[in-house]
Amino acid sequence: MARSPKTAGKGRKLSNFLCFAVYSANLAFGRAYKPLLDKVGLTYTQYIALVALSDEDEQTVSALGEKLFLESNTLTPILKKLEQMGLIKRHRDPADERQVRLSLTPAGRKLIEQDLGGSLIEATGLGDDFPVVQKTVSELRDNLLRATKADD
Amino acid sequence: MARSPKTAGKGRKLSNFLCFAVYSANLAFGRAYKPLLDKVGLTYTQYIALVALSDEDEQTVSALGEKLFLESNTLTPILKKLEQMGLIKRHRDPADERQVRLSLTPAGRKLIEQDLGGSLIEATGLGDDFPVVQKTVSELRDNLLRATKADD
DNA sequence: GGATTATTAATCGTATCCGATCTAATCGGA
DNA sequence: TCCGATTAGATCGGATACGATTAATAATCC
Repeated sequence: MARSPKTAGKGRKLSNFLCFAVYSANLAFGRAYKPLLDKVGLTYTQYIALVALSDEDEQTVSALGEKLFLESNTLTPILKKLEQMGLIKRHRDPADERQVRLSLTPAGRKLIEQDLGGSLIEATGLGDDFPVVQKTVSELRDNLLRATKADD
Repeated sequence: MARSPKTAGKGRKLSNFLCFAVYSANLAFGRAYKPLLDKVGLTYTQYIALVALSDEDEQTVSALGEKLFLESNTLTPILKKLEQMGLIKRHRDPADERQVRLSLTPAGRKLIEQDLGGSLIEATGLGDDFPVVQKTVSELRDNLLRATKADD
């Protein structure tokens, strides 16, 4: 794993792994959001997917997958669940039957408007650094994805 | 989700969610490490667990869980797999039969010594900011966990 | 225009995560 | 000492992730 150059050598502690910091921060977010999402009966991933769908109507599964960095093997079950909950609609595109178009139902849109978890900004303890951290972590992600893609 | 105060209001795009940045950065790390870990037949989580175990001998499952922010429901299957691969040993503590003690085998230690993924530091594209990001993300995690624990 | 190739979702198997529950072992107080 | 409470792992069911494969539809090429 990516260790700080500073600590290369003997100390192979978890605290020296950036990947572990990200891994565990992700776990922490999942737990922080859980009480909020439980109220509306959604999981973390389901909510993220719903937010991504609220961005634009009639997206395809692949288009959604690009935003979430996921593919149909992961998304299909989630989307079926969201449809079953009455939050989204799924239908084959008549112009290209291979594609499935996705759109929020009024119920789905209403849920998104609630803006759950805005309150959690406080809990991050980041204050004014919030946007900076967000940007840094996003760039980290993009760099890793680029590097991974590169040596295919 | 935690949006930047700056962007509160209309724009509910994924890029405004810190949790999504962390979520997707974690996915990206998993993919970046995959080719390296495939070589030794380990998964991301299994490797993290092994690193945590290399830190100290004869840890209990709970102690390991505290480091990884995981519990026995998640760890037990992983530890059984690692034992089955001959990388760790599991045995009940004679002094307290409720506890299971964990230790690396020579094979497990040898694998850790290889220091896989040190090469990935480059791919993060962080340069000198590496330690700063690591620290920031770790603190973010700790703040979230603390805030979550607080309202139990 | 018919065969080949490519694309899009869906399906399947494996490995996490997590809440809830269970069992065995230990502890503590009357 | 005896019994209820606590603790440590393990088990189970539901929900992600992901590689590999498949089925259906579209595009392409000769």
